[in-house]
Amino acid sequence: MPEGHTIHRLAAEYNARFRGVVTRSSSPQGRFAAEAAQLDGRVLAGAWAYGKHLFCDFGDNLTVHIHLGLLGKVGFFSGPPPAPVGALRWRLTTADDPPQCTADLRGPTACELVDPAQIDRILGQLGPDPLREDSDGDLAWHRIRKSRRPIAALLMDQQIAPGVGNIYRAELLYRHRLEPMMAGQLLKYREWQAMWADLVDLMHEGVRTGRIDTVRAEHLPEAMGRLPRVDRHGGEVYVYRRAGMPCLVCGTKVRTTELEHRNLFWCNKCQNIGRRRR
DNA sequence: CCTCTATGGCGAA
DNA sequence: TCGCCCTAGAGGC
Repeated sequence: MPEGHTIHRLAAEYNARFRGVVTRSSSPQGRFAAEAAQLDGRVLAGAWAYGKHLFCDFGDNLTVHIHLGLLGKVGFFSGPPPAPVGALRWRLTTADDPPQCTADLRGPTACELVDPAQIDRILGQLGPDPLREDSDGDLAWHRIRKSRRPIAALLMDQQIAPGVGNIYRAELLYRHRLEPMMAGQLLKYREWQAMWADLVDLMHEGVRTGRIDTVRAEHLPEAMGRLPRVDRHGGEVYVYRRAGMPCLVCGTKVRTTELEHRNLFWCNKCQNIGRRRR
């Protein structure tokens, strides 16, 4: 369940449960065993997120870098944790016995110990994170404005707007009535300013609620207001994973195609305002 | 039971 | 552009 808002929530959760506390680390699955042994008994100095990357800092230049990828998950427990089941990469617990708090990491694309130089390298590949206070949307704009790639592809590019994933991508394009295949270089600066501000708002709301809700009832026609639109991820969306269903605003069937290995969803009527495609 | 899917990203060709 | 890596839950038979 990993778009940027999820990762920022995870960082907050790790901090709430483990910051400043002596911890135990293990890797029941074995693939993080040597590293877990090194971390065992250490105090978590702090967890933080940038885009979809999560960092757990244990001091002494020992930081766990986690990227959940498509399949990764973190589950938290209060009180005695369940016996490890399945492929449990990293279990972090408080050092009391039985542990008061547990965080179980499964299925990540990346779970590795990194030093400051490696952290710099990772951050160096990322654009401005809409969820970070100091982020400047104009940095993303400079890449978008000169690119011939489709805006739908650019939004998924972590060098442009890290933390944005397939849901925010589809919903942002819908909310701004943009044809997904339109080349980035055709986007207007004013349009991007509005998109960036919207993204910052939407993602902060995502951090607060743990969901991606993009539908605003006041934008819906009366008749469409009560159609079911809650996706499995728990949020209310206009087009994401709604292929073949009627657009909430105009009733046209939502379309889907594959773009760079990912499913893209859009309403060809609402998002085709006669702009040149490429 | 089996098959499909998923909010991601890498590296080879 | 392709294949591949990571895992669990949903749905079909």
